[in-house]
Amino acid sequence: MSDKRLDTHALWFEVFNEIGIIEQLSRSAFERVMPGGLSLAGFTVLNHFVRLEKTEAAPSELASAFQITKGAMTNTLKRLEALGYATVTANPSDGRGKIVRITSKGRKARDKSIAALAPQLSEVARSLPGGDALAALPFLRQLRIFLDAQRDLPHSSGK
Amino acid sequence: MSDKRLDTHALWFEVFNEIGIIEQLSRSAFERVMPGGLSLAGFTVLNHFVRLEKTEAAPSELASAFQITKGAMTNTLKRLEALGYATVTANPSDGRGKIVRITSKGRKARDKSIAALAPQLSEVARSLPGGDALAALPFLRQLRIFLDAQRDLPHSSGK
DNA sequence: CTTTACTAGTTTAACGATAAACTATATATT
DNA sequence: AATATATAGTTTATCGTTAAACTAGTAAAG
Repeated sequence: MSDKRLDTHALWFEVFNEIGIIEQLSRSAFERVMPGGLSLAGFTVLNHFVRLEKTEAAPSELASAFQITKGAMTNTLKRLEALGYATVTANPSDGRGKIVRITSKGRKARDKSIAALAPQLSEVARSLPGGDALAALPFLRQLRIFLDAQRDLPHSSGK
Repeated sequence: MSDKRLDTHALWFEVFNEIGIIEQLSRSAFERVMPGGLSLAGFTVLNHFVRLEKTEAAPSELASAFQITKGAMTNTLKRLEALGYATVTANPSDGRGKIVRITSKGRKARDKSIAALAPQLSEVARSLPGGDALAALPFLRQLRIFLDAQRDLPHSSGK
């Protein structure tokens, strides 16, 4: 029984370990092909606007959508603004808030990124059984949801 | 058929997305409970020595074991050395190389980390079906191996 | 009103990581 | 032996991230 617990821990440890390595390798692979000085973080924001057909979003809204801190989003938005891919203006109806909008240049950059990513994704899809990915997805979602819930227990973060 | 490709890409995209979020949340959760100024990166090195019952390792060996660059390992080893958890000495039989060794203090810190991590892992194991993790593991391994192989194709990295 | 929370965003310091340039040593080739 | 190539590790610049302290505006309680 003590052995069983150790085995379970070792199993979960390996899961987190593999996930950590995959994250590093995939981000590095993504950013290698991304055009226009776009990082994965920046692309994610642009893609969010297009995918959800949004024209506006608050920085805090974006931060919580991607599970990063407000400070990290401030940084990403500054870069997107400098590249001309997004605008950040004051929110007229709330003196504290700001409004983020994607520009047409940002939209084009996002489309180019998608196009650049496609061969990479095709290569993955060609080499690995998609059924396994489909089967793993619910597990990954569950794990992400669990960790997110755990995080909110100890201290209240910037949600 | 075009739709099928799009769906496959969307599937894989979501897999990478979930993995990215899990990585962030789990590292943050791990480091919150790690004692003695130990980061996940440092712990991983110490744990490597204990798990594999090694007494010595080369920095480059550790870097490739964890799939990080040599520069990143230089940084991690400096911190471990500063904390007294590892020693880094010249390799007498190869003037270029160095030898990393875990100290008894490092071993104790590793054991304390394992103990601190245990409740966290138990909580995960209690809340999520271990069978799903076990089922997902081969997929994660396969994906990691694929990405690692892809990386070595374009330019030769510091392997 | 006024004080007291709360919320939105920014800033700073620290960390882990990459990529690329660099130093120094080892090994192969010729 | 001399030259060329490969390997081990470090350094520098850059990036994304967290945590925590901070500013400023909003909302609630008294």
